This record gives sequence, C-alpha cells and structure tokens, in this order.
Amino acid sequence: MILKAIVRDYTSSGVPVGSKALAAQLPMHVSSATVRNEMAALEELGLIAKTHSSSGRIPSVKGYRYYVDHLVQPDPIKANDIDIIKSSLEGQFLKIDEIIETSAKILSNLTSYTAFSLKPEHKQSRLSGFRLVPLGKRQVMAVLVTDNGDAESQTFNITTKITGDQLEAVVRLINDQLVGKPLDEVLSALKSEIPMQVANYLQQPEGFLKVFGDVLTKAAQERFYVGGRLNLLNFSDSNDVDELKSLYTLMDHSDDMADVLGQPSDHIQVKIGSEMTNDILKDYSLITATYDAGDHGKGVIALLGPTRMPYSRMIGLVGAFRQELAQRLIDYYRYFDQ
Amino acid sequence: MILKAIVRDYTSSGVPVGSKALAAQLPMHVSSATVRNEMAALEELGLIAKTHSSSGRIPSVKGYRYYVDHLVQPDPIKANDIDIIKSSLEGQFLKIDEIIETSAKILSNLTSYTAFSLKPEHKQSRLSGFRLVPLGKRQVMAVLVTDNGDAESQTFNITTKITGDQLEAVVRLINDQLVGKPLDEVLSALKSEIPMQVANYLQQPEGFLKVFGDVLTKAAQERFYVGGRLNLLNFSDSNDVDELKSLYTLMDHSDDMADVLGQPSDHIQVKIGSEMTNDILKDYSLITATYDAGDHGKGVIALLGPTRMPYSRMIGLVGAFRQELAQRLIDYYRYFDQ
DNA sequence: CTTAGCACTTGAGTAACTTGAGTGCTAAAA
DNA sequence: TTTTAGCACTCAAGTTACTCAAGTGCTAAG
Repeated sequence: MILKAIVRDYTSSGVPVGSKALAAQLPMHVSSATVRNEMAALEELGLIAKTHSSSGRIPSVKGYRYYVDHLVQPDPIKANDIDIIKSSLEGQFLKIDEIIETSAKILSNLTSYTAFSLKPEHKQSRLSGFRLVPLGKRQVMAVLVTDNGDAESQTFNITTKITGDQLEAVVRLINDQLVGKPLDEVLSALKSEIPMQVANYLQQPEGFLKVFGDVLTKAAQERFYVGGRLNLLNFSDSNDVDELKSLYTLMDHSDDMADVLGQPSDHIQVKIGSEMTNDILKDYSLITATYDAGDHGKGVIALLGPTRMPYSRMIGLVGAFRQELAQRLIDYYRYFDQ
Repeated sequence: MILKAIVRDYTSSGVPVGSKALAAQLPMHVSSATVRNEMAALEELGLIAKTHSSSGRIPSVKGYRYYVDHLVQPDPIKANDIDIIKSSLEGQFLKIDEIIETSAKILSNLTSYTAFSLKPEHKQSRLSGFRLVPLGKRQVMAVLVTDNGDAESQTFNITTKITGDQLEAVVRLINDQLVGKPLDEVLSALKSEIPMQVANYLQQPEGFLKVFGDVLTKAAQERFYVGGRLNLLNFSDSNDVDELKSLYTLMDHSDDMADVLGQPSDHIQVKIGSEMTNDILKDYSLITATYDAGDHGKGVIALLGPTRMPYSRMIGLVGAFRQELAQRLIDYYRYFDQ
C-alpha cells in the first residue's frame, strides 16, 4: 500500500515523497514514524530509494516494476478521451497508412508523450506485382504492389539507350520469377541471381536495379509512424542536446526502433528505464500493446514517456486505444473487402 | 574598422567585446581610450549596444546590417569544403528531388546550422496528365504529372459501386478540361465547376474528388526540404521549449516558410534578427540565395543560424554552394534532356 | 585628436549562513 | 510485538555578503 502511494504521489508531483505527507494520504491512521519504518523496509528490498541521505523516497526501477506488475489498476478511460479517439478515427481514410499515422498523432496528443504505431503484420508480405508506368517522354514510374495491399512507387528518368521492349521484358522477368515470394526473399534474389538475368536484356542494368532495389526496400521496411516527436522536448528532463539528438536519431531508424519495441505480446507491456535494451532510454518508459485487426493480423502501438509517468492513466489509455483502433480497422477492411 | 572588428570578434567568441581587447586586435596602434571614444560614437549611431551599463559592446541588428552591406568580404571557400560538396552531389540521382534534398543536408552539415532547399521554379508548373493505374482487385493508384517533370501519386481503394468505364470517363474529363493549365487554376476549378461535371459520371463523387484534390495539393505545394533540423538544438540559445516547438512547427509549414524566405533575388540576401517577418525568428539570421539551373529556372537555398553567426564564412559557403548545385543540375538535365 | 588616470558599475563567482523537509534511532506507550 | 513521540542529525536550496575582473565614462594633460 505504501509503495503504491509512493509511486502515485511521485508520478504526479515529481518530488520525492516524505513520511509525513505520505502518512496523511494513507487511508488508515498511522503516524509518520510508522511509515518511516515501513519505508526503511521497502528500501531494504530495493523498491524505493533516496536521492540523498535525508531526502524523501522515489521508486526505483524495481519498485516501478513491482507496482506495474502487481499494484496498478488501469484508470477507466474518460468519456471525453474516448470521444476524441472516436472522432479522430472517424474520417474517411483512403489507405490504412493514414489511419495508422493519425493513430500515433492522437495517442501523442492525448498523453503529451511520443507515440509510435506500426501497421498490422507487415513483415510477411509477398510481392504481388511490379510494373513500370510511362509518364512522359522519358519518365517512368516504378510501382511495386504487395499482397497485403501496400503499394510503393518511385519515379525515375530513363536514358535513351533503353527501349520500351527491353523494359517490358525485364518487368515480365521480375513478375515471372518473383511474384508470390516474401519480400525478404526478393531482396536476397536481387543481390544474387537477378542482376545476371536482367543483364540479358539491358546493357547497363545498374539504373534499373537501383530503382527496383529502392522501391523494394521501401516496401520491405518495417514502416512505423511517430506522433508527437516534439513532445519529447517537454517530458525529457535532460538538458543535454547530444542526448536529445541521439533520441531523435533513434526514432528515425526503423530497425533500431523495432529492437526497442521488442517482441509484441497480447497483453500490454511496460518497459521501465534501464529495462530497455537501449541505453539512451534509461530515463524513459515504454508502453507497448498490440491491436488485433482480425484476419489482417496484428499491429503495434507504443507510447514513450518519462519513467515517472502516471502508469495507471497511460495503461488505461493505451488499452482503450488499441480497442478503438482495432475496431476502426476491422470496419475499414469490411468496407473494402466485402 | 572598429565595427568590423567588433562583429568579427563577437561572432567568433560570443562574448561582448571590450575596448582593451579590441585595441590589441586593430592593425594600427591605438589606446583603449581612443577605442572607447569611437565605440561611444558607434553606440550613438545605434550600430552597437551594451548588455549592461559597464559591459563590452555587441553589434545591434543595425550594426550587423551595416556590416553585411558594406564591410563583409565572403571568405574564400576551403578546398576541403568544396570537395565535400562535389563528392556529395556526385552520386547517381534518379530525381531532381533527391539532389535538392541532399543539398539541404550537405549545407547543414557543413555549417552545423539548418538549411532549406527549394527546387527550381516550382510555382508555374502546369498539369500535363492525370491517370489512374489499377493495381489489384480494388486498388487504384492516382498519378498526376506536371510539365516540369514532377509526378505525384496516391493509392486508394475503390468501392464496388464504381465501374472501370466510369473512372475512365472521369479521367478523360480531367485531361480534356485541365491539361495545360497551371496547377493553381486547376485547384480553383476543382472547387468550382469540376465537381458538378464529375457528378455526371459518378453517383458519389466525393471519394474521387478527395483523391484528386489530395494529389493535386501535394503537387502544387511549394515543396522544400529541410536539412539539419536537429542542429537548431545546438545553435539556439533559447531554453524555452515552447519557442523551439514553434520554430519546428514553422519549419514544417511550407506556406509560412515561403513567407519567411521572401522574394528571391539574384544576389545573396541576408536577413538579420528582427528584420524577419516572423517574430519567432528574432534571434536568428537567414541567408538566402538563388541558384540558376539554366533553362529550367531558378531555385532557392537558404541557411538559418543564430544572429551571431560568422557571416563571412557562411556567405562564402552559400555562394560556393549555389554554384556547385547549379552546375550539378545543369549536368543532370543535360543527361536526360539530350 | 589621443592618451593616461581614475572613480564607478556590474555580472559572475564564492563563501557563509539559514531554513525546512526529511531521516534514523531510542525509549516509552499501546 | 507494534506503534509512536521525541530528538539529534543531514542535506539541498535559497539568501546574503563579499570579492574580483572586466569594462565604462569622464577629465585633464600631452
């Protein structure tokens, strides 16, 4: 009970919690001396710590962990918040990506933290088609479509040396050989046998291979969206510019970020400070949750805030949000799948 | 001479300049008392100012202005810098946009400030074609091409209610009526007569009109690139998070940014502190320059740094950069135009 | 017109002191 | 055995006083 009160007090005030203030908050009547004894015991267990020898206590990482695992009760979400989520997701979206992107925005707005969102089950997508669309005299757009409905495109210019027939032959080659394969296999094929085969049709295949590679990498990338980047400036205690820069750089690197998010699991996960793989994040906490879009797989949303965040509210919010988002996506798919 | 020395000293040290230190720097032999008299005169003219009644002097905005207009000599660019520029621009680029984007990056890296780049003469482009490319069962990609070679695309899903014939008719309508018109005219047409005409072919034209509008706005947007966003954290003196946020928000708004950049002119322009239209930028300076891509018009590069920046070096750098970039673009166009 | 000299100002840094919130421990009370 | 009152002790943070160095403006002499 005391640990719970300490975490709650500290996360909302940001000031180390002393025995007297704490005694006043507790539901039963106890003196500050009693609280002091209990606090000494909690410190012995490593659940709380002092900032200096005569200071109040703050929760340690271990203390937060215990709180999150055993004590926290997710706040019931406010009607107002649910209204905001619902209305923001309500609009007419042309692509799933737009929904996922706004999701990160909504979540960051609601929390004033930084939010991440990942679309459902992106990894296992397969190549379902590649084509070149002529746009002008010398301009061509390369379009790559995957079986989960993503399309990536890239325009480029061609030199006169290549004829339309040649290009068509190459496109046919790609489609014959690679359609239906998972994108990572296509990528590795592009690094091995494909160049030689393309070389049969083109004298200088580098240009084409670069375009195809580019558009393929774009499609294969675990693309995630970040909302409320700038909020980091608010909730970060650090005044060190280099540290902020590292954080922003981390957020722009999808691979590193995927590492940080870790293996998604069905319940809401909380990673606290030094529990995170990445050292730069030692003063932050991350709440991760999957959302279930039915037949279309599962996606991930995540929330990055300071270690001293009001976990009950945030966990409640993330929990509600994952549900709303899942519902919205199922609606979306129903509308177009029919 | 004294003003010049003050600006040079202050921009490199960041500390108000006193009479004694200044006297030692000057080429002829004068006492500090003489310098003090001259400084009093310069202060009278409003060219320099004190931070407190017994402090050294710093240049005022007016002082910087005079310095930039009459005293500064652009530094000759270092061989090393030009190497960096040349080699960074050397690679094989598929689109002008990539060149423009890397330009902003290079310039920000060289200066540790924040750089902006705008592609040549974007405004007057005209619609040269619109088409819909079917991708899958229900997925369509809308592609809009302009006469200066830009292509914008957007994928979207269609409901069953629309047939291929209907879509074709609409595309024909768009092309017949609007090709050849400047994008802003197309935009205004989209808000007036077009919806009615499209309604002749489609029962629910909203979806299509949204897609067309989206892709059109994207193409019409004065798209500029920002390099070295994060550098702002270094060179900004402000510790005020809200101010930083406003700055970042400003940078993400192309319209506002276009205002800030102002009318481009052929020589290198410097805007100092409060000379800028936007109040948030009062502690910053902006160096703007056009680059001339021959027949393909002129573009803009700009550099945002602290008011106390080493103008001679920065002006020299921007001057050299505009030349290199112009050359690179001319090469690029020659290669593809033939 | 330049310079030496001097009284004066001010921010920045440092040391000494005060204050208040908090602790641990002991011994008495429950 | 647990709780509580009491008390000596600790420490960060704030305040005050003081010193120091860099700088100024002004006057009078060169």
